[in-house]
Amino acid sequence: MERATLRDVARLAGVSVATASKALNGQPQVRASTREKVMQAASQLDFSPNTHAQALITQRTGTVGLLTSDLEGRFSIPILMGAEDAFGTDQTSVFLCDARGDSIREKHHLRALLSRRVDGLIVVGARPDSRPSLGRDLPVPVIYAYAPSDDPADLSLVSDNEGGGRLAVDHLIRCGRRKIAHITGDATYGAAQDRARGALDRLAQEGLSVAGGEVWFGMWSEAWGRGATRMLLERCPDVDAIFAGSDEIARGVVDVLHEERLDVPGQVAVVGYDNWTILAANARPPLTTVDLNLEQLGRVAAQRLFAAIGGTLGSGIEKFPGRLVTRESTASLR
Amino acid sequence: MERATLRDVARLAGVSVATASKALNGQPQVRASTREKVMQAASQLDFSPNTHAQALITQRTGTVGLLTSDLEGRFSIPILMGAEDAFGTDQTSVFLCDARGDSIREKHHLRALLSRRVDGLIVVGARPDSRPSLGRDLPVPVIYAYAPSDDPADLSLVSDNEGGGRLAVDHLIRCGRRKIAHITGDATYGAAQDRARGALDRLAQEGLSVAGGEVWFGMWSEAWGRGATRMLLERCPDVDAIFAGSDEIARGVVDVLHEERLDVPGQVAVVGYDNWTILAANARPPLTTVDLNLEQLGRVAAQRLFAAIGGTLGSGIEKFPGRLVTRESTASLR
DNA sequence: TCAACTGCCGAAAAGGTTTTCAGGAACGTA
DNA sequence: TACGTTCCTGAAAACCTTTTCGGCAGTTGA
Repeated sequence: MERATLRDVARLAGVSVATASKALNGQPQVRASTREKVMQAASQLDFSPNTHAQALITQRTGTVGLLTSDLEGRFSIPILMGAEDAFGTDQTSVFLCDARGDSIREKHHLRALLSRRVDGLIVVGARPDSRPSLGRDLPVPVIYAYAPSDDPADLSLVSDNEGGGRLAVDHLIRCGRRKIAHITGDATYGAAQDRARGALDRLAQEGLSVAGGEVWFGMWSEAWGRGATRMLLERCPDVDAIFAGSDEIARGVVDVLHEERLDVPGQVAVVGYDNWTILAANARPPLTTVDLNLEQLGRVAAQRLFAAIGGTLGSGIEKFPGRLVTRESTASLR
Repeated sequence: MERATLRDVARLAGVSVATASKALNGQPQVRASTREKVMQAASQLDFSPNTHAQALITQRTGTVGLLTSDLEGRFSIPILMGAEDAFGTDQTSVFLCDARGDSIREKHHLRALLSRRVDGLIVVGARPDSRPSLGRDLPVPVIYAYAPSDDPADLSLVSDNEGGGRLAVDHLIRCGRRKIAHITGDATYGAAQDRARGALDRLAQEGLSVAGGEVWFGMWSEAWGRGATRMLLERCPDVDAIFAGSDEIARGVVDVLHEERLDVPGQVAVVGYDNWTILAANARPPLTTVDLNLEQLGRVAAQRLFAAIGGTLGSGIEKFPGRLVTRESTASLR
């Protein structure tokens, strides 16, 4: 199937290419009847303009690069979907590049994307902690999502972990819980620290301190959730709520509570984090959890980028609030 | 940062654009010293050729479209990664488009991709069952992955579910199991039927029939895994192995076996399907399961497509074998 | 000495579109 | 009739690169 060019359309419609172009692009200086002829010719030939020729002349490609560090991870995907969604409604297409956590590969992809003259770039990190900036002298705007850039001159969109921690504890307090523990992941993750800070902050506001005497940092795994819960119960058998730093951890927590014949949420309420549906919704009971709203983050990133194309972006780190999803693992006491 | 063009490079090197082009592209008719001058000028200006101008003249864009139906789903991602990986080493970039299961949206994306003159297309389905063909008269080669096209003239790459079912049962037989049941998902899925067929086939080969008298079709959920297992145990309390149609179902199966105080794998061995790591590896005990090798499928799709660009593709449905991943939920009897 | 090569280089065309600008047609006005 | 307007249309330049082909200089062979 050979492709029709604007020349073919013009010929069929009996006009010049210039007129054909203007007719198809809705320029005003063309008679209605002429426009109609051209449109018809175009659809008859199933014409679609060659974007490369357009790009060459307009200096806009209608493409953006999405540079992710780990596709595998479940955090990139929703952001990617949000971005793809927001662009999809415009006439922008997305180049997907996965650097697999390798900075050489990342450079390579970056070069390729610039060579393709993308109009902008979204960089999605693998971990919520900050990552190296791509540099300041890039010819296109760049937005960092999820993982902020380490250069404050860049614009980063991240989720508000401190707020999320506060959200979770606030909910537990409203449920009438007073002895609230916090079991979370790797202490070297800024996200773990931030969530804990938010949690402690909200507790303090209520005049409470964390049950068990400390925040239990460990690993982002089901196994750690189990281990930490056992230790916690030993030290503080009358705990009435556990805020877990991830849904995986929460699954472990619930598991041990069952083993110990403690009713969830009757005796102990549990809140997870991430709203990883397959884990949270299939738990017994289904987990109340904090959703990161990553899709929204991706959508906003796309919008911001789009708005900034041609102009310049802001800078700094912008935080996006999470959202509490209540399921059956929490309920009011009594 | 303004971008350098070939003109700038040529000027700096003191040659014509034609010579500069030939020097950079390794054409033979240019003196070594001249080439050197050009290369140096190019790197000094950080020149990278405008791919749109190249595309215009060479009629090749070095891009492919990846049209997926549901990014959300966990099956698209590994395929996508495999494809991205295989292309990444070449100088091909991938346009990602998610149709969200909407055929209107799919048409829209298809049109956009063709307008961008992609060199080829990979269509990744959401379900393993066949999907509508994009049509025969497309100007670029198309490969269907995971979900085969309903037009036998197209080329489809899918995973071999029948072989996977055989693989699972074969393993259980080698473990000395004789009373093997099969609990699986929605009977309207071809994949469920195929896996069951493979399983029954291997059983028959051994002179066995399926424990419980029938294959338990139901839903792809943990809850169904639990329900079906209860029914199964009632009807056939001495079952010594259960092949589950998915890891989710397997989680439910294991759950009920625990409740009934049946040891896994001591008394009953369990095999899952999909190797969805978060579920399979975190189960207690970790699940032996069939991996679909989707990444490989994606890689091969990319290679095939690359090979076919310019020429033509084969047709028909090509099946890719799965791979048994053994963990602790299966072991030899005694 | 002249003809035929060989090795390098550059002018120019091509690819498909957008945009500017000049000019033709039709019309009204003096 | 001459002229100024208003509408439309089309020729041509521009975007950046690749590729063809002609030509120049120097070399070889007779």
